[in-house]
Amino acid sequence: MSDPASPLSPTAKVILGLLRAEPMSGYEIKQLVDRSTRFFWTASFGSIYPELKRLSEAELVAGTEAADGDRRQILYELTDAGERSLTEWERSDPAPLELRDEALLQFFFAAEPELAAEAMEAKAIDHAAQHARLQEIAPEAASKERPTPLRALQFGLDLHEFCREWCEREAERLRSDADSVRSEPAEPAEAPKD
Amino acid sequence: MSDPASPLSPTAKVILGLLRAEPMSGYEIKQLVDRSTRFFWTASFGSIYPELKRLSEAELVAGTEAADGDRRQILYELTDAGERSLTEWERSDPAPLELRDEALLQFFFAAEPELAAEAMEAKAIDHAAQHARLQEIAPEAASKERPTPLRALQFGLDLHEFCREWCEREAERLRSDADSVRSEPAEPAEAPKD
DNA sequence: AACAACATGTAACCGGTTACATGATTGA
DNA sequence: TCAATCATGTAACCGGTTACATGTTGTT
Repeated sequence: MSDPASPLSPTAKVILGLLRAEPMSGYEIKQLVDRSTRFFWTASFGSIYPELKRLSEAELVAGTEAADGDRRQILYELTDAGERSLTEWERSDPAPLELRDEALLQFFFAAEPELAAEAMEAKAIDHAAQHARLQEIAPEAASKERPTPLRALQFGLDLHEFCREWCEREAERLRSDADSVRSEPAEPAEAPKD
Repeated sequence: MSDPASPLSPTAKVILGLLRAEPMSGYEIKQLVDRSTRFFWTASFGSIYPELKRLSEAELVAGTEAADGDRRQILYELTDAGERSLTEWERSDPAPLELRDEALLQFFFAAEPELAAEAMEAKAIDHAAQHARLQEIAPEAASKERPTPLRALQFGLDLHEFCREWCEREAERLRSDADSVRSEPAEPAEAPKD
C-alpha cells in the first residue's frame, strides 16, 4: 500500500538482501549481519525491529509467528513486492563509499612527527584487529553457495592488509626521519639552514 | 564552564584541528574541510555553525566579529582550553575505521555473476572518481608547511587506486568466468555433470 | 537458583543532512 | 540589474545507537 516505491533505508537494504536467502527472525538477522556484512554495513536491534515493522506494513516482507514447540519468534520472509524492490535497488547506482577515519584525522592534524607516527601505529593496529575479525568469519562465508560473500570478505581482508602495511611503512618513515634529525644536526649553532 | 571535559563531537574535532593553524570563520572552515578532510571526515554548515556556538559557550574557541571594511563575519580562534582539549583528543585512542559501502553490499547480495560484475564496475568508477577529486586538491595539500595533510591525501590516493584495481580485476574475473560457462557447455543435453 | 542466550520491542538521545531564510557584496 | 559568492543561522527530518524493559528457555 502507501506509496509504491519509497526508497529503501540503509537497514531495509540489508534486511531484504538477507531474507532473499531464507526466512529469518529479527534476532537472526542481527546475528547474521554481525557475522557477514558488519564490516561495511552495520545494523543494530534498535534499527532492525522497527524497520521490519515498517517493511511489513509496506508489504515488502511478511512475518508469521512461529509458535511451534520453539521459542516465540516472528519469521519474516520476502514478498514478491519485496523481491522486486530488492532487485530494483541492486540495479541502481550505488552511493559513493563513505569513510569516517578518526586515526587519519589525528594524523592529519599532528603537530609533530612523533604524534603522526603514533596515529599511524594506532591505525595499523585497528586494521590488524579488523583483519583478524574477518579471518574469524571466513569459514562461514566460504560455506555459502554463492561466491560473492566470500569475495566481499576477501576484499575486506585485502583492504585492511593494504591499509595496515601503508600505515606501518608511514610510521617507520616518520620514526627514521626523527632519528636522522636527532642525530645529524646535534648542535644547531651553525647548522646548515637547508 | 559547564563540565570540564565533555567529549568532543566529530564536528568539534575537525573544527578545533583546523583552527589551530589560524583563526577562521565558519564559512572558511566549511570550504577548507571540503578541500582537505572531506574524503575521510565530512562536515556541513548545519553541523558547523551550531557546533561553533557550542564550542564558544564551552570557551574552547573565541569568536570576534570582524567588522572591518570587509563583509560581516565571525572569526573564531582556539583558546588555551581549546588547544588543551584538542591535544588531549589527539593523544587518545582513535575510534575504529567505519565504512559504509553500498556497492559492496550490492555485490554481496548479487544473485548472478552479471550483477556482481556490474556492482564491481560501479564501485571501480566511484573509486576512480574519488581518486580524481583528490588529485584536484593535491596542490593545496602540498603547499602546507606540515607534511601530514599531503601524506593523508597520498593515503587516500593509494587507497582508492588499490580499491579500483581490486574491483576491476574482480569484474574481469567474473566476466571471463561467465564467458567460459557460456561457450563450453553449449548443449547441456548430455554435458558432464561435474 | 542463577546465569547466559534467545527474542522482541521501545524510548531517549545523538548527530548528521537538506532545505530554507536572510542579507551583503562583487562582478558580469 | 542580475547572478554568483560570501556569510550566518535555523528547522525539519532522518536514521542511527545505547540503554532499558520484559519475558522465555536452556545450562550449570
